[in-house]
Amino acid sequence: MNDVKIGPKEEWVKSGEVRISDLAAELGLTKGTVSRALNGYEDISKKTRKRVMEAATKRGYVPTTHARRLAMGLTESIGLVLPPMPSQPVNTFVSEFINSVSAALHLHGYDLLVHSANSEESEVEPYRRLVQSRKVDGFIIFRTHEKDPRVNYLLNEGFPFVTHGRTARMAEHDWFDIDGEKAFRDATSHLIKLGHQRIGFVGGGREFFSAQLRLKGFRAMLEESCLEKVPSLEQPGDLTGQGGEIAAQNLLKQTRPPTAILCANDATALGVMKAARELGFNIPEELSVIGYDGIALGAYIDPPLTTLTFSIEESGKEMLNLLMRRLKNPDLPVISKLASAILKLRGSEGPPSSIQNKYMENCL
Amino acid sequence: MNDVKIGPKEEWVKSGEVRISDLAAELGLTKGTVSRALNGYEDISKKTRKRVMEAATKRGYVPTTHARRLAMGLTESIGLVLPPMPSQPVNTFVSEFINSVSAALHLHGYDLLVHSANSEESEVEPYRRLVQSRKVDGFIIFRTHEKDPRVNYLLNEGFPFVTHGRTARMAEHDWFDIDGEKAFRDATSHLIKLGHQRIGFVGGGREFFSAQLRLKGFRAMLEESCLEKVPSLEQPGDLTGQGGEIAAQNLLKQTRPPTAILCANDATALGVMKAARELGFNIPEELSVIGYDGIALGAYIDPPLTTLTFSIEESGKEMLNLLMRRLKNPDLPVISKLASAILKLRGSEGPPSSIQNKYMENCL
DNA sequence: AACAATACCGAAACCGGTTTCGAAATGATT
DNA sequence: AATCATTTCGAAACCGGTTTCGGTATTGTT
Repeated sequence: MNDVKIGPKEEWVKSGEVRISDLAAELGLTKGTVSRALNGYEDISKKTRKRVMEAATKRGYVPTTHARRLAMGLTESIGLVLPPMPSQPVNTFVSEFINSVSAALHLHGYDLLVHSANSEESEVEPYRRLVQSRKVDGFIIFRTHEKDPRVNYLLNEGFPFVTHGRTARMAEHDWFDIDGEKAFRDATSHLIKLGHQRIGFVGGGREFFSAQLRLKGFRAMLEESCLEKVPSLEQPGDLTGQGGEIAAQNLLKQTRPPTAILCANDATALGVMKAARELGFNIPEELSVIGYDGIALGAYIDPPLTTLTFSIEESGKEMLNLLMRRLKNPDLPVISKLASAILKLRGSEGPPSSIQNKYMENCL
Repeated sequence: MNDVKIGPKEEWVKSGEVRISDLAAELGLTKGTVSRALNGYEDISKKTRKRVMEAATKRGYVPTTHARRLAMGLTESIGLVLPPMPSQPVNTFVSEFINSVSAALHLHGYDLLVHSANSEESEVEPYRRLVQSRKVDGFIIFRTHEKDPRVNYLLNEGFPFVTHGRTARMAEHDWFDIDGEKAFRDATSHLIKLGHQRIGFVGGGREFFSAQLRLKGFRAMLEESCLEKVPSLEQPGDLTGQGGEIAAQNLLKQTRPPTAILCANDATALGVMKAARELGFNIPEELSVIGYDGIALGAYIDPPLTTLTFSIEESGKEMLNLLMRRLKNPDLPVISKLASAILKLRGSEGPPSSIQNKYMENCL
């Protein structure tokens, strides 16, 4: 069934061999006419249009992409530059994201060009190359920084793009983001309601804006709940498992360790759980852990990782809508979309063992 | 530092605005001459070549990709079609692979076009589209089936490609693969030496050739060690965590459950471990588990997952070498490369609790 | 039946490069 | 100085489409 059917070889069995001029000659028309017939121009009679289209499908004519693009002055493709991979690629975000974006792009007749950033050169270099060689019409950018050189470059060039994540200049470009601040307010609130009073936080590097916003949400909920902010309970991380391990050690070796730890992403959370195990902390009895990203694997570990999750597929689709809109009309006002993450309880959190329940319903 | 430097605007500050004809006019040459000067033709005097190149860099001239490709009749890009994502995209393989491939492609001046397969249409459809519209010069195919329609189609078209994984027609196309058979012989041997006599196996679907080869290696080593082949200990799977759970239940609820389980990949192994926990089996004391893939996450769970691992980056590079060779000369004989996985001991395996050591050094 | 309006298609320019071919300029040879 | 070989560049075709413009052929109007 999987075999290509073997039949009498037709002369045009090999695809991509017939040009528009061949079709034209065969039909006794000029290529201009054929082109217009195929592209739905009004000045072609129904009869010849039908004749042309039938011949086209019969001969398997498909216009050569580059010729079309050259003539029309567009590329019909958008670029996505992979950031240099961290040493620990625990995250399936990238592949899921690419999948969703490329699927959505297809519906618009666009291609996805994936480039990878060489870690030795500047972060904007790949973008510059793609812009200058006119390989793409626009960009999808993710993992934004607060001050993002890629954003600066593209804004300066007036080149269309959408970001996944906000930036300092978010008022000047379209963006899509998950409301990490709200997500971490929710998660923090959940822990507080369980009775936790000393809650640790393991963040991402300062270069990741989204991680900063998550920290902000954490702090805001602490303050709202009249819990004091303890600087030693806020540990920096790097969004990797290893970073999580180190941060967890710093937290759990303190004289008064936290009873719960919020992590800027799931990879970090996994590192935290590993370090906690090694230091003899039972999860969730002695330590609650909550992550962010909703990676599928989190459901298979012991205990299953409670996490903040969102639809990557939806993210991709939404971003594409924004980008397509911009490509159609570059002068439209900037718009943005903020989606929310939901807290997926799976078992790595619970009430603290020693319920010194000084939890106060209302602060003042 | 991240800010784009603001200076007196030069007239060519916007990239991509200067064409070859502009350069030619400015230099008092024809565009043909400029083109030849830039492309290192021998019939250009050193003096004018220098003049041209300086003007080009000064004005930031970069040839328009599509025009070049049209004129030269090549696309300088290769295609990679993402298979429809299983419901559980536990694998970071894809993103790592894409990263490695696209990095390697860059060195050759090629672009990577990523398409996604629509699950409703035939598997070959995306390939057909890319071939017919002449968007790519070749393909990278992964997750091959024994009878692979994509391979059949491309062979029939005479279109260049390399597969990651073997197929029934592997003698007719270039391929790269990990020696999964040997890998599973090694893993099985390791378990036998530890004293295991009842070893379970959770495979992938019949559609994945590589999973079949892993099963083959498992069986071969059993036979070599004079252990009887117990059909009920070989469970089918689907390379997902969920599949692993179900298979593990089938294995562990038997009257004489296995003391070790080999899994066709890590996602399956995670599912197996989850089911084992829920059925009260301690790992590794009462049940050894070994996976395949070497996903980074495996190091963070408890116990850390012993697995068969290989370098995805190397895989990508090797495949590209094969593909580039083929593109340069389509008539070269088919070649292939078989790399080996190594057994990474991390802790999810050990000697069986009841060492009924009937292990025999030599069979006969 | 004469004329205007419309439908339909051919011709040609164009997109931005590459490459072949031939001619002019230069240098070498005798 | 005349001839020949080389160097160096211009002219033009070409890649495979799209789009504008203008000219017939057809239809409609009176």
